[in-house]
Amino acid sequence: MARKQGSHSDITGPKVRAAALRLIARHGCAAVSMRQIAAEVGVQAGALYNYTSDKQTLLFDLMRRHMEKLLAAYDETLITGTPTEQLRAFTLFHIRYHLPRRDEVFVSYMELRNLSPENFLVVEGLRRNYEDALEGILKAGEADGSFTLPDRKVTVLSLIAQLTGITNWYRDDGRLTQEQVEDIYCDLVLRTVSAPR
Amino acid sequence: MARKQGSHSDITGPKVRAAALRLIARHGCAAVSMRQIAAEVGVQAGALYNYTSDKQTLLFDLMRRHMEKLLAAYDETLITGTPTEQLRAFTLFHIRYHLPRRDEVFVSYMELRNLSPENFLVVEGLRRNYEDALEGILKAGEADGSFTLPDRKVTVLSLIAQLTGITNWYRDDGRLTQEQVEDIYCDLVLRTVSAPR
DNA sequence: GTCTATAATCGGATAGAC
DNA sequence: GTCTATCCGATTATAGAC
Repeated sequence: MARKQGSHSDITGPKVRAAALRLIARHGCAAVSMRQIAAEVGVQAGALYNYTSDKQTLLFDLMRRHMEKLLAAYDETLITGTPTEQLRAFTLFHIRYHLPRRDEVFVSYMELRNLSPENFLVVEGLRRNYEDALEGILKAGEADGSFTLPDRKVTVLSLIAQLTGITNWYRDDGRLTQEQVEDIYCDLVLRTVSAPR
Repeated sequence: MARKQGSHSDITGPKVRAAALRLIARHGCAAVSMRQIAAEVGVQAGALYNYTSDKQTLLFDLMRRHMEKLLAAYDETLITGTPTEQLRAFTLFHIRYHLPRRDEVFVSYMELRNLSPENFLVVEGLRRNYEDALEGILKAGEADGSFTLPDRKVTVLSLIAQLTGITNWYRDDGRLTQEQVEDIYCDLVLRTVSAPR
């Protein structure tokens, strides 16, 4: 079990981010020490500085990577058809992407306040891109008469809050399967964009 | 400006909680030191321990008080009429109570993970009481046919996430007044409980 | 009730050996 | 690339004077 010295750049880098993400999601950035992260990875604290210039940058990397991977995954998802079909596809994508990534979701939202102003703007910009994607779908639906909205931008924020909130309570061994939750939210989302009778 | 020694129990206690709330909301519990809180109040760090046995208890007090005051305020609010009228009253109450208390909302949600297991159960129980109030309204609406819901409990969580999310983006000097936001959300909430055409 | 002083520990980050 | 050792400052909480 003795740990050898040597080169493990390719594997240690991801392990550092994984450990940091898990610990920060659990306890908060300020509550987690570099020593704890190092222990989780299986190295000494000093070794972490081969992978990040400091703790702030490590946190920023976690958040920036999460948002960039989210946007990349969204771009690879086919969102086609009528606005109603697109909105349903967006809803399913959002749930399926976020539910297995609760630590990323929690950290990316919760630790925004601990970013430097420049880093905050970067993450904020990426988040805005994602909101714009949903806004585009709503706009198309308003244009062709599929959707009637009280306010498009507020509806975007409301829908995302509603959907992301699932990560706070869903349990694999809970009352509902993920598929059932998806169906319920597709229903709720479509109601939101339909004018009341 | 010299600060005198003396008795200020009645006034210092609330000042400690106010300072702690503001700082913890801004930076997170672990990132805020007792010295910073004391400095904000205008006393030395040691004096804080006349008002709390330790940092954990101070945090817990903030969260418990917030939830208890929320429930007390809700109990004093007249929620009457048809289920639709009750749901509208709940929506307005929720927005109007939470929007001026963003620090409380943020801390009570964000710092749950930093509570001891016993303290967590207390806060969780209070939060549950509030959710039950909304569930009661939805149940009444289902019973008399006003509402049609895919799943009552999921709808409760979805509505609260949707409404509480307002605290993350609303700005007094923004595009919309609070009154306009209230109208928009009353509309969105009522759509959620109405079966699609 | 508040102050000053202090105990005991832990924090981020760096230097140099291997 | 990792380790050990270390600098130096900050942390919570307590003790005793006033």
